[in-house]
Amino acid sequence: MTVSRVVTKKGRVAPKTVAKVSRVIEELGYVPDLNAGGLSSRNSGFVAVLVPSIDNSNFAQQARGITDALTKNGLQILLGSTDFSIEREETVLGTMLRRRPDGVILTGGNHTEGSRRMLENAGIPVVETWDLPRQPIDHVVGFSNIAIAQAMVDHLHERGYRHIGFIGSSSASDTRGADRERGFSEALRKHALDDSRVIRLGAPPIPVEQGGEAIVEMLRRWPDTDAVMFVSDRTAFGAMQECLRRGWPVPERVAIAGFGNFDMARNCHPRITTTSIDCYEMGRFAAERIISAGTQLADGVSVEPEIIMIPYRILARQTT
Amino acid sequence: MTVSRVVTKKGRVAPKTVAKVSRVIEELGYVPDLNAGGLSSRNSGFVAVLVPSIDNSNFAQQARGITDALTKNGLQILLGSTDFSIEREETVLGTMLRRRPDGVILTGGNHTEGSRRMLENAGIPVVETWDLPRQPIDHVVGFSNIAIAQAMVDHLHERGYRHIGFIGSSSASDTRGADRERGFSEALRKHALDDSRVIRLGAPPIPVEQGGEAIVEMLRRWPDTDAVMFVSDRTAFGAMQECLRRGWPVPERVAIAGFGNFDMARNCHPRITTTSIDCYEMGRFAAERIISAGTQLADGVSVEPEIIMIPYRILARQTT
DNA sequence: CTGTTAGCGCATTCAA
DNA sequence: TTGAATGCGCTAACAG
Repeated sequence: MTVSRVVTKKGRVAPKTVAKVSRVIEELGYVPDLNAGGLSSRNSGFVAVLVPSIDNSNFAQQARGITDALTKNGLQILLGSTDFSIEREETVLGTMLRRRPDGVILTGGNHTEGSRRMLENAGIPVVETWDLPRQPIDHVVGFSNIAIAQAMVDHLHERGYRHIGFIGSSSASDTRGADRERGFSEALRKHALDDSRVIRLGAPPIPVEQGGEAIVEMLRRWPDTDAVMFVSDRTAFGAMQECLRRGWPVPERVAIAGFGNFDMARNCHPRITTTSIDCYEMGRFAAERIISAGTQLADGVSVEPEIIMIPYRILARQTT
Repeated sequence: MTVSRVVTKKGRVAPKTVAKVSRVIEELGYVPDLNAGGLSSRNSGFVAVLVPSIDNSNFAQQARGITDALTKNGLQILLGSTDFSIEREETVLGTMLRRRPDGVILTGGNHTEGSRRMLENAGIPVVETWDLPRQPIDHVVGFSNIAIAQAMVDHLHERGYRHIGFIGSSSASDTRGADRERGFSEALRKHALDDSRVIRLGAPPIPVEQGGEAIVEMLRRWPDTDAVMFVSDRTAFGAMQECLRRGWPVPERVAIAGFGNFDMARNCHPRITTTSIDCYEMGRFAAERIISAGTQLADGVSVEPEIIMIPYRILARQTT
């Protein structure tokens, strides 16, 4: 027990004893076993994090924010990717729950019944991110994909564009993409404009080059299109490069707007107008929600689910 | 014990009993505790993976390859990032070893003494990736950063370029970048060309925009430079976009070559010549090395350290 | 401030 | 094919 106290820095130990124990720990190269510790103390020190894809700067930044906040509190991240599928999410979640995480951070507000049941049974804090679910499981740290898309349409409208198209994903697999499309439509109708120019490219992640093919198709079907919104900067980037290749001036022939403020959109020429949300902060807030809910639970306090809104910005740049 | 046999599918259980146990498991919503299982069986089911940055398509792909291979074998990934620092690597490694991983996958061949000692004491299989260390800790799944840079110089030479510069990172923190610079110099001297045109941009990750600033500086200091090699596609991309912005035709004014075959380099216009190694496969191989070493150890067989070379390719595209 | 007892949830080992 | 005893390494709870 004395060694345990020294290692975990919990409880009082005489400085002399601390020194002695520390010396022996050093001599022996002793490494405490957190799994065993967790078994005993009934908290594993893990937080499970599920993102659609790890190979995506936005989600990677979010994971960084989560990791930084967790590390400060002696917790570790258990990271898994769902490949943008709620069925895979259920599988991965099931695997992770065997690790008895102290909390779970999910992406989006759309989950299988199975996932919801497992989380219910687990009885641990849950945070949904990247969305504002109508029926939150527990806590939410997110934003409205509908509102953000509407804001982008307003920006385009303000810039004088009146024949606006949307290039997105197929909606079944990707509710966040579907919400952005919905925001697009609603905003256009608000402005009494035609909202029928929509091309859906299948399930994410959409390859960059498909953005190029899609804008060609868009301008073929609706030649008077003067602006196109994309579900992601990646597709917007692919589209703009294809325009360059074909000698179509951007934004003169067609304006382009993306989503997510990726490196490629920020640094290419011309720079792509996009939306920005602070993914790192979203991750940090989500992790902090888990941590404070955890300590409240440990103190026997009942925890009120919270909804934290992450602000977004429209970054008006050269392509609009 | 019978339940344990049903859950782990190890050992014989009568079909009737399996059915009965499975039904009760379902009814109860029982979730096995892998941490407790690992404590008992003395293998945690974790493999620790340390990458310089999670927000990097190459490392993310590698992590995907690792995860896929591990999942097939019932193992889980414990992912950590070192921020391109071997001191951070030591810290993160120390934290992860408290989880008693069954193996460790590292990036690069440069590690602190402390890290090497910890791994020694842990007595588990280790794989170093992304490099060919002179003194491997254990197994290696990598490639020569020197050779790959030399191959790129050869390509540029073949294309007729004779005044070639290199824009890289500051060498102390990034031995892989330093190796690429070394390959650059050696190859130039082999061709009896000047190897003094080098700009170093500090520790990775280098912001994309710095590539743009650096190429401007390069052409100011050495105006007759006709080709520039970059330590990464990200900087190469930033440089090319800056050229576009300034109306410098690429490759006519200056040729550009990158490293890593990132999305942005593959899809921009003109497409950037780069090198490609299959990071997903590198990850898969590394994980499989851990797995087979693990089973060999379990069988009491002694494991010979292996060195697996990952092939690389020069992707000659429009910027050279 | 330090130490004892007990048990966390499993799998190994051995017995039936 | 099933089950009983035991212990993995740690910490909660309590005693001294």
